[in-house]
Amino acid sequence: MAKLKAVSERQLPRQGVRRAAKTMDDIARLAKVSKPTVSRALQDSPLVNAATKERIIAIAVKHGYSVNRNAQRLRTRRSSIIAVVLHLPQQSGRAVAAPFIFQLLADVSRALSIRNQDLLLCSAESDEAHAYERMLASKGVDGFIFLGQGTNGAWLSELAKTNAPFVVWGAVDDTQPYCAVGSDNLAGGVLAGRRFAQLGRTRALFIGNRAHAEMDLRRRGLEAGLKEGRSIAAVIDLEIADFSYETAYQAMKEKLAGKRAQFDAVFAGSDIVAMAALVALREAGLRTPEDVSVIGYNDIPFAAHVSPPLTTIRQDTHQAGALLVEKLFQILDGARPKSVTLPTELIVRQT
Amino acid sequence: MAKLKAVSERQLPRQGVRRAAKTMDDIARLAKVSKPTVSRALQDSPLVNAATKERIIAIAVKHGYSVNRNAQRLRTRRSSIIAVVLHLPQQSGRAVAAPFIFQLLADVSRALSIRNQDLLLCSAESDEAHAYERMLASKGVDGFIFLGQGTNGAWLSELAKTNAPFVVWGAVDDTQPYCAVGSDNLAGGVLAGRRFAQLGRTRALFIGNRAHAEMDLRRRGLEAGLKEGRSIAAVIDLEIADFSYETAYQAMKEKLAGKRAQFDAVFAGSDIVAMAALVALREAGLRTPEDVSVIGYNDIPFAAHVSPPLTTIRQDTHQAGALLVEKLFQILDGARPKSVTLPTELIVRQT
DNA sequence: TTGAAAGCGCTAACAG
DNA sequence: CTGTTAGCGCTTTCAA
Repeated sequence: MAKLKAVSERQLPRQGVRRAAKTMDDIARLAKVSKPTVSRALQDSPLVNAATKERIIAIAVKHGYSVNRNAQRLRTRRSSIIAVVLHLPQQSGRAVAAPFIFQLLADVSRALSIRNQDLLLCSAESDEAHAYERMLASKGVDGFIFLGQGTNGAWLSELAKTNAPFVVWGAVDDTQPYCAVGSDNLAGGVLAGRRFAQLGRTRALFIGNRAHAEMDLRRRGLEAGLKEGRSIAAVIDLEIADFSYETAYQAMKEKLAGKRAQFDAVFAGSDIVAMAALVALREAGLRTPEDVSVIGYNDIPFAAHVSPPLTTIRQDTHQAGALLVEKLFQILDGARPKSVTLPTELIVRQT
Repeated sequence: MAKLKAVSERQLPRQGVRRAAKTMDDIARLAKVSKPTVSRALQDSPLVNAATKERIIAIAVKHGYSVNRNAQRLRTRRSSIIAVVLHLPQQSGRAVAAPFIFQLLADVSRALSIRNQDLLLCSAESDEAHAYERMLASKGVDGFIFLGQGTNGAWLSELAKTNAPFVVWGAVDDTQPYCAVGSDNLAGGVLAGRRFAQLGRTRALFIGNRAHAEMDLRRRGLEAGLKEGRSIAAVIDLEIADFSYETAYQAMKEKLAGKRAQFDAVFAGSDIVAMAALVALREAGLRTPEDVSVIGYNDIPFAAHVSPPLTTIRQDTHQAGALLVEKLFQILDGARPKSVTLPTELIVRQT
């Protein structure tokens, strides 16, 4: 093979021909040092003489060399790749109705790149711990960031037992055997409830899906906030199977069909759902906010631009991304960081 | 080291202890075959006796073994990782106003996972070919999919010279030295122009940024379509620096300030921009579609739900994702596939 | 159909 | 500060 190569390659004049150096050995030869010295120099190790280091780096750059990441990964047993797992829509038809999660993804991506980590994007196909346990090895990633817990966090507890390094964006609960980062969903709900109470509302409709832990917290917060004012206040539920506009719109339509509204406020599990509710309310002849006050969740960019502009609860995705990454690296360093909740903020607009 | 390990590890009773087998050697020993045979079996090679293969696989599964991807990658010189490069917003404030690109990302992700390829998500930080050339080696990816060309395709032509395997979502041009996949932007523009002509419109405002090749094509299509009907028709331009709602809204506000509208139709470079235009028009006292007809681009999920529902041009992201991946693999197999344009469709709603 | 040997390109350990 | 030696875990010759 080596011989074959030598034969098949045209012998170009040496000088001026600056073919990309293939391996570290090439650089070592060019710099007249040993391979490990090159390795050290490129890692900016203090063990290497400054002048030598500079010379080696110059040669590497000049020859367009960069270390073979796969060899490096094999040797160091570190891939510097983090898998980010989220629920990408399975079919193209089922449109991506989740601007929030992509914003979070962008922020996680930024936080990872600051640490020189690569981001492997995975779709959450499975709710089984073993699938991810296997992925850890088979994908060659160092750890996981799960963006969302799904409807049932049990598999995450299962995964925690395997010592797989991971963190989760979602509901935070002290009994969880893993590290989670999430907005303070309960507090977010309270914010909404209080606001309704201030506005004199007593019957709030919660649109969500309580199988999601985060949603359940938001709903409980709503109830607590609402009752701070008047204990007679009540929360009614509208359960939806998914958080697409269509599903929410349809559910709201049905809720409003025929009978007069049994509520004077709506707290939606997401802004998209709130927007759907807004339209359904209008079509039912109800005015917002005069007849029904509406609050969403997430403060997606578009929330400010619908008409009327949506009052909503904001979560700080930038901080969230940074924290998720930071916690994961603490885990990779052998620590057992605690879960954290991030503050939420009520953004009052016109609904 | 080996000795150290033997000492520090507790000698657990052999039986019943099913610790995850670490290497292929372990499996080989357990199956009483050689390492290469295990390798072949796990690759479902026809060279291995069916019964042996089955036995080996059973053992591997039982012990929770999976091949070390980094070793495999080093040996085969294939990482099975594709870098997908898109322009993620740099700051958190600058919100992700690009639902379309995320839909495309989701579709690319699906197409890759069908081929058992992993997706490395990268932010387009650089417009320099060398940065990506280096990434090819340093990230250890097999190829690139660029989602968007940026304002200047020159660096892509530069990159093409390096023989880096890549494909691009964006404007398609026969003179490009690389493979691109894109919607037929020109045809999309024509669709909009024709529609306006049918509605009797003669002066169309194009909101976009002609530095983007795709935008320029859309604008040219618009002009062509519009003039098919009456040659007196004209296109006016409103250039915007970015495609955020805020920028578009502001630009439109200024355009409409004071003087009466010099146009009776608006073709926006994206749905988000169209939505901003819709609001600005309404605030200027102009009715849609009576006074000004509006057409967007992309048919993002929310386009159907704004009021009035937005007429727009749809691009098939599902097919796009599949094609991008297919073309890239043709390139990786040594072929030189041609660029393709995907059909566009006018979705008539109420604007 | 299987096994023995070699080596992908790198970095860690140790010696100097 | 630098070099020598070894080997990460796998797949690919090649030989049997």
